[in-house]
Amino acid sequence: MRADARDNRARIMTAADEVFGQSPAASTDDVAKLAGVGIATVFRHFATKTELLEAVLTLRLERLRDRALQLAGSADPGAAFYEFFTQVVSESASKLAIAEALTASGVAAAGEEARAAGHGMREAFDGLLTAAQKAGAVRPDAHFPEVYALLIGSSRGATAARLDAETRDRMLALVYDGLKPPT
Amino acid sequence: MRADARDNRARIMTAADEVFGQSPAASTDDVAKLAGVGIATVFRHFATKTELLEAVLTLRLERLRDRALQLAGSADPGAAFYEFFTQVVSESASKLAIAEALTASGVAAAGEEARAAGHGMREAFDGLLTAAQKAGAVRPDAHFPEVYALLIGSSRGATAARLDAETRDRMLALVYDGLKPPT
Amino acid sequence: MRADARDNRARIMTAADEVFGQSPAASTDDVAKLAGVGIATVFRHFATKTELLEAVLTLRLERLRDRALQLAGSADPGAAFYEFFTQVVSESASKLAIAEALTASGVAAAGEEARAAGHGMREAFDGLLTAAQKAGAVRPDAHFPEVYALLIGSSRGATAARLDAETRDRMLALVYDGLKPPT
Amino acid sequence: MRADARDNRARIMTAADEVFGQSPAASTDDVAKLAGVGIATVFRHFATKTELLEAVLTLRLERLRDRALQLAGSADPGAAFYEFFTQVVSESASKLAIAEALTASGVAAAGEEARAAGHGMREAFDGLLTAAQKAGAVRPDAHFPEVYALLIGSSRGATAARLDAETRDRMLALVYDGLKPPT
DNA sequence: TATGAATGAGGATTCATTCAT
DNA sequence: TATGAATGAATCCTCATTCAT
Repeated sequence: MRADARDNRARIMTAADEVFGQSPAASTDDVAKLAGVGIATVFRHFATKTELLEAVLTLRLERLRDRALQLAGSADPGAAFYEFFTQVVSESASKLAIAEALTASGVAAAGEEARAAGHGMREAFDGLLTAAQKAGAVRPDAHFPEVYALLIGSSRGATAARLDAETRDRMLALVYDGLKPPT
Repeated sequence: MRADARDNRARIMTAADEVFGQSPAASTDDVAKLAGVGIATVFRHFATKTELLEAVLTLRLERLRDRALQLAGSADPGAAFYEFFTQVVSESASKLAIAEALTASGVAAAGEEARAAGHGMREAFDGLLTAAQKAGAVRPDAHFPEVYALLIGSSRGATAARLDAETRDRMLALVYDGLKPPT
Repeated sequence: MRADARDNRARIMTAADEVFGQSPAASTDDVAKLAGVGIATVFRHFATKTELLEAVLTLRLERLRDRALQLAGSADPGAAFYEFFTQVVSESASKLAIAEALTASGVAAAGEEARAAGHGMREAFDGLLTAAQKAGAVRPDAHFPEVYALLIGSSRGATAARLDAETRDRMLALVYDGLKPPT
Repeated sequence: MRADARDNRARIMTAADEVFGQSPAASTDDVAKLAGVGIATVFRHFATKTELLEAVLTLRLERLRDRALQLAGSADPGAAFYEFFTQVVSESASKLAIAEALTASGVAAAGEEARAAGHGMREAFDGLLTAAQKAGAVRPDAHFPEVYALLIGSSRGATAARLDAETRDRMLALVYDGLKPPT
C-alpha cells in the first residue's frame, strides 16, 4: 500500500509539472486525468491546489540546485557558471515552469518547503558565481542579487518572448559580455 | 452623454490598468468596482473581457511608443536609448502590466489594434537603438531582436523578483556593460 | 411632432413584427436597431416588452380579422371559408408570428386590446364558418371550437414542421375532407 | 456511488421533463431545484443545457416509439393507429414537451441521439399507418408526411389552445373523418 | 485507500428597464 | 421628445474542495 501511494504521488507530481508547466491556469482535474488517478486521490496527497503547486515548485528548485551542485565540482568554474546559466535559460524557453520556479524562489509567498528549496538553489548558484569570480571568469564587483536577477530576467524574457535559439544565444552573449571582467 | 460616456470609458481603462496590472487574473467585477460603475457598463464599453485587456495593452504600448518618439528627438542618442531602457524597466518593477504588455507586443496573439501598437512601439525602440549605435553608444553588432529580448527580460526579471531600486540599477549596469561597444 | 411619433411607432411595430416573427426570443434592442430608432424610443412607445409584444399580436389579429371580413362578402361562402383557412396556414408556415398570434388569441393571457382583437378575429372566422355551413360547404355538425382548434393546429403544425408547400397542401386536403359534409 | 448517481440522473431528467414541459425557457437552476440537487450536479450529468434538453427530448421520443411498437402488435391495426394518434394528442394537451418532441423529431437541429430517437419514433408510427391502411381503416392515398404533419399539428393545436377534452375529441373526430377511406 | 459524485461560490455575459442629455 | 448610457438581476458554466462508497 505504501508503495502504491508513493507511486501515485510521484505520478501526480509528474503530471502536475507537465500540466502547470504548459498552462498555469490549468485545473486540478487536468492533472488527475493526466496522472491517471481520480481527483480525490490528488487531494488526498495534496490538501489544496496551492500545496500541489508548491510541491511542484519545490521539485523544480531541487533539481536546479542538484544541477548546480553537480557543476560545482567541475574543474573549470567559469565554464561551469556559464553552462548552468545557459542551461537554465534554454530550458525556460520551453518550460514555463522553470522560469516561474526561479521567480517564486525569491518571493515571500510560497510555503515552508518551497522556500527552503529556493534557498538551497540560490546558495548553490551563489557557489557557482563565487567560484567563477575567483577563477577570473566573472567580474568581481558583481554581487549575487543582481546576477540572480539577471538569471531570472533572462529566463523570463526567453520564455515570454518565445525566443528562437539563435536570438536567445545572442541575447545571452550580450549578458555574458556584461558579466565578464573588464580587460 | 458623450462626455459622460467618454469619462466612464477612461475611468474603466484606468481601473483596468491598475487592477490587471496587479493581478492579471482579476475579475471584471473588480475593475467595475474600482471604476465606480456597474459591471454592465464595463461590458457596454468592451464587449468581452479580452477586448478590455487588449485595450489596456494597447494604451500601454502607445504610451511607451510616444515616450520613445519623444526621446528620439534628443540631442544625445546614447543617453536617450539608455534612459528609455531604464525607464521601462523601472516602471515595470511596480507595474506588472507593462512587462506583460511588452511580452504580448511581440507575440502572435492579441487583437489587431494591440498588434499594431506593439509594432509601433518596437519600431520606435528600434529607432532609438539605431541612433545610439550610430552615435557609438551601443555596440554596432547588437541586433534588434536580442536587444529587445534583453529589454523584455530585464523588465520581467525586475517585476518578477520585485527588485529594490539599487539591485535593479546594478542589474542594469551589468546589462549596459554588455551593450556598450568594446573599447 | 405627432406625425414623427406616429411614424416611429409604426416603424417600431413593423420591425417588431419582423423580428419576433423570426425569433420570439429576440431582444428589444434588435427591434430598435431594425426600426432605426434608439432603444429608449421603443420604451417610450411601449412601456414594457410585453406591451410591445401585445401590440404586435393585436395588429396581427386585426389583419386576420380584416381579411376574414373581406372574404365574408364573397359570393361563394364555401370557397371563402376554405380560402381563408388555406391562407392562414400557408402564411403561418413562413411567419411564426401568425401561428403564435392565433394561439394567444384564445388564451387567457394577453392584455385587454389583444384579447379584444382576438375576439374580433374569431367572430369573423365564425361568420365565415356559419356561412359556409349554410351553403353546404362545411358539415353542419362541426362546431366553432373544434374548427378553430383545427385552424390553430394546422397552422402550428405547418410552422413547426417547416412543411414544404406540397405536403402542406396534402395535409390540408385531409383536413378539408374531414370538414366537408358527408355525401 | 453508481447507484446514487444513476438515481440523481433520473431525478434530474424527470425534473427537466416537468420544468421544460411547462416552460421551455426555464432555467437550469429551476431544474436543479426541483430535482433537489445542486446546479453543478446537473452540469456534471449534462455538459450543457442543450444536452439536457436533448436528453429529455430523446426520452420522450423513445417512449412514444415504444408505445407505437406495443400497439403494432395489436389484432386490430385500425384501432391501434387511431388509439396511438389519440393518446399522443391527449397527452400533448397537458404536456407541452410531447408536442415539442414531435416537432423536433423532424427538424434538422437536435443532436445525434435525439435525431435517431426521432427516426425510430417516426418509423414506428409509419408502421402503424401502413398496417391501418392495409386493414382498410385509413385511406390508402394518404402518405406518411402529411399524416405525420397532421399528428404534429393536432398535438400542437391541442397544446397551444389548451383544449378541453370534449373539444379535443371533436377536433380529432373531424381529423379522423378526413383520414378514413371514402365509402 | 482510491474513487467518482456532489456542491456552492464565482465569473463572464445578456437584457429589460431607467436616467441624463 | 429622442437618444444612448447605465444598471443590476439573471443565466450558463467552471472549479476547488468535500462526501459517500
